[in-house]
Amino acid sequence: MKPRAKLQSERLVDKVYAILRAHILHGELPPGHPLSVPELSRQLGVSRSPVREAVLQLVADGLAQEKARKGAVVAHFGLEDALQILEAREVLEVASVRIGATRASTKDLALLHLVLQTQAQTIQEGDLEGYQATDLQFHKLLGTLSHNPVLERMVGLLKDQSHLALESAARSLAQLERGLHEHHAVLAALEARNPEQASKALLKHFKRIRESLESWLAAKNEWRDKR
Amino acid sequence: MKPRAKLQSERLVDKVYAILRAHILHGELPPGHPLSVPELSRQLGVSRSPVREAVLQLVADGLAQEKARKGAVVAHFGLEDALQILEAREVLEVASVRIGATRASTKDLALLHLVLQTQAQTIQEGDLEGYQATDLQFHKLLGTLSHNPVLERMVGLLKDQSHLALESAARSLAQLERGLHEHHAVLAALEARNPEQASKALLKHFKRIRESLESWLAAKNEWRDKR
DNA sequence: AGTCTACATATTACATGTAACATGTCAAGG
DNA sequence: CCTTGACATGTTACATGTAATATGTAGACT
Repeated sequence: MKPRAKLQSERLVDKVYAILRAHILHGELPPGHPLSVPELSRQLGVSRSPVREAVLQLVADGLAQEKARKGAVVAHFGLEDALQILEAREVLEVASVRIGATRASTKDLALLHLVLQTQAQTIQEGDLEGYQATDLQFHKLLGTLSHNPVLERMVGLLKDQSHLALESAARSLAQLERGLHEHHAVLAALEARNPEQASKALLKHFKRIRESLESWLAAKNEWRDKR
Repeated sequence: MKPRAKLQSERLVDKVYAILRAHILHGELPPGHPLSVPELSRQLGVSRSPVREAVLQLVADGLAQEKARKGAVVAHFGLEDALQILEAREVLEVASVRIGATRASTKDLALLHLVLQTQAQTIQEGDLEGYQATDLQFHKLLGTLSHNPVLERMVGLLKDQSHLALESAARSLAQLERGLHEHHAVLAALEARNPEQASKALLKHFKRIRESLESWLAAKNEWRDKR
């Protein structure tokens, strides 16, 4: 028997990557912010090598962008980009759900239930941070339903990018409830093992997100133009 | 006006990456072959840093796999993996084609035509290498039809992985012709701007690839078991 | 023979060195 | 005032150094 599982990756690169990813997704490192390797290496107290590799990982995963000869910055997406990411997410998640409707285990569905339960709590408590965390979990879980690690990975990466691209588009409480409701609709269809209904439900979810993004952006631009 | 365009990336990392990728896809670096950083740096006459980064890129793009503390090896996929990659490709390419049927420019379609024309030649000349090159081009072009760089990138990466996973599954000349025919069917539907027909045609293509893979694998295993 | 240990070798993972290059500042000159 | 250019600063991209670790092999022991 194995004495103890090695839970941590132990590798500095992975720790640095995890830290940077968390900071980016939580907004402490805002879009466009430069990811200076020497700077970060000083702040984190490690040499430049692992930092360099972690930054490259972020670029490969779409959370940072490289400007030739000027290093990487936290990815900043425009409306165009956001819509493209959403389109890709829609394609992949709908496929995952359609496949998952027949392939998912009851345990998979139980997990989804659990997440939606805690999501309901976050809404009651007005905990936006918490809501977004459960949203992340829910959509990444949709990726696992296909039991296809290739699809799963891409769903996960895109959900992260999406989080950045939407600038955590501050949604009203009403919208959060709407989101939870739509999540439930997807789960219900999955439990009925109905691929068509499930993908329809998820499509509706994405349609609303897209519309909400566009109107939010429109409002923002209008406000900007007024000054 | 700019004096001259900088065609080459100029960066050693990119050159090394391109070389390694080519060697992997052409089979000179077979699946499972170790990608020793010092070794490669000696062979290529560059220091270890750019090699290291290129190898990491390969891992991120799914053409190599990391064994903790033992470095990376050229990715080697089993039947399971191959089917999962094909499933993901099907999802993404069908979506690209469905979207592209209405969004693609006539120039996009002209390019597809051109590729299929040269693909026909390769068959006449019995040029397997050439066929696979045009196959790569055709499927990557399908990714561009959506005019969505996110989808496009994933289609490209998966096609490369697929090439590895199928071990360039040596297809008979008859199968190549079958493939070309199916490609033409997709293109015809695209020119008719018919999303449903186009995705149907592409689905048929994938169905055959999958079946052909499975029967080939079955034959291979049977042969192996006999010894 | 078969197993085990010690040693030699090679590699990873991280650290550090450095030339080329980009950017900002500031003062001289139009 | 605006431009120009030398200088200072900071960064990237590549090169090299090094401790810990994994692997292969030969020889000792059972």
